[in-house]
Amino acid sequence: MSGHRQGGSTRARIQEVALELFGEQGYEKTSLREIADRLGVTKAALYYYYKTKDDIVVSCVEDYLAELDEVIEWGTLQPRTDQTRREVICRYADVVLHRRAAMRFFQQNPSAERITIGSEFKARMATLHGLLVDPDGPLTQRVRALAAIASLHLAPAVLQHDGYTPEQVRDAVLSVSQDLVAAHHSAEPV
Amino acid sequence: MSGHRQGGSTRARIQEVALELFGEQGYEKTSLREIADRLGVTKAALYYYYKTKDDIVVSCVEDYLAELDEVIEWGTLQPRTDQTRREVICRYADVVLHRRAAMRFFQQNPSAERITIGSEFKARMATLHGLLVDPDGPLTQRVRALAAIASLHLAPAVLQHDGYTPEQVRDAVLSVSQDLVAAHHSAEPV
DNA sequence: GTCTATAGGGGGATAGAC
DNA sequence: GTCTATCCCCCTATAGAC
Repeated sequence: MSGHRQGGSTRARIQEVALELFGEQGYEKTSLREIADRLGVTKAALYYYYKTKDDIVVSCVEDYLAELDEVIEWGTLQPRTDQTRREVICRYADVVLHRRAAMRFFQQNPSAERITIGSEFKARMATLHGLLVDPDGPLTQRVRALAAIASLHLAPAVLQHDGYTPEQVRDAVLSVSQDLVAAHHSAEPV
Repeated sequence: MSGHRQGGSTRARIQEVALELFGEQGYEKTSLREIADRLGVTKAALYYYYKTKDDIVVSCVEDYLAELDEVIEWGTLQPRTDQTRREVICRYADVVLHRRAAMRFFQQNPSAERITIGSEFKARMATLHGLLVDPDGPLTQRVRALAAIASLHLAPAVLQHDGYTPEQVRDAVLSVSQDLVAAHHSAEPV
């Protein structure tokens, strides 16, 4: 019954719009004025919900990081088998495809390290990568795991607009990524 | 014999420092004052060599784009064989490893699209990707080519600091990338 | 070629009215 | 909760002296 049209909290709408703009234009390039304008409020209103611009971005991605942590925790508790790695890829794919806006933010803002939150993302990626390789495995295995993660990050954004359905893209990138983390190589087959 | 210590043109030194800072902190976050300070000159001096901040970044990456175009042109003139694709990967790897600073810039500034130059990079990547897949090939092939390119971009930055030599990283990423663009799959072997 | 000085604008953030 | 008004800072870019 208050002035605004939406029962949904303003706080959530700020997150939504901010994450979208940060993903489109980059964090530095996006001003609080742009966010406020798109919401139909003033800059000052944002400061009722968040102390700083950084606080906004942190609140936007913390849910995503929590989901990511679940995948990592699960993977850590499993035996280090190929089957586990395939399943880790699958679960991480679900997170990536579910939290598209957050993923886009991290892709568009690699120097988010300076916003504190980026270094957390980087650390998660390192842990995830560690789950997909053997501690004393060859360098090519590390590269393949890197390629698998990168594919999950990039493929949906790059290939979605080529006339494929989200499901087709999902299946293809899953297939390729799982292939990359399985312990086979073209040379010297068992 | 003039005031500064270096015979090398100031113009080149600006490019060097600017590209380094743009790669470390991002384009938006880096001010002309930082660049000038690191060079030991004032902001105004930069404007003697470049009309705008955008001009600086364009001049920084145009050589890289030219090298990239050579690879693409060569690839376009070759028959569409696996051997050609392996060679394209190899040549592109040389460019990427040779122009580390420029690569880092594009990785750190995805929203450089707004600086005009980023969309050129994006277009080159699309063309390069097109050289590595069959026009009517399966989606998995497109994903694999994407993974190959992404590996070349990321692996040197991510794995260099793990105690491997640049040559080891180069060989490993080349091996994996070439594997990804060759027309074999684990399922249904010929 | 490089400087000082400054214009002109936009940014994040705060105070206090309503 | 949201507003108006404002502070202070730093930015890009320019003008003109040296």
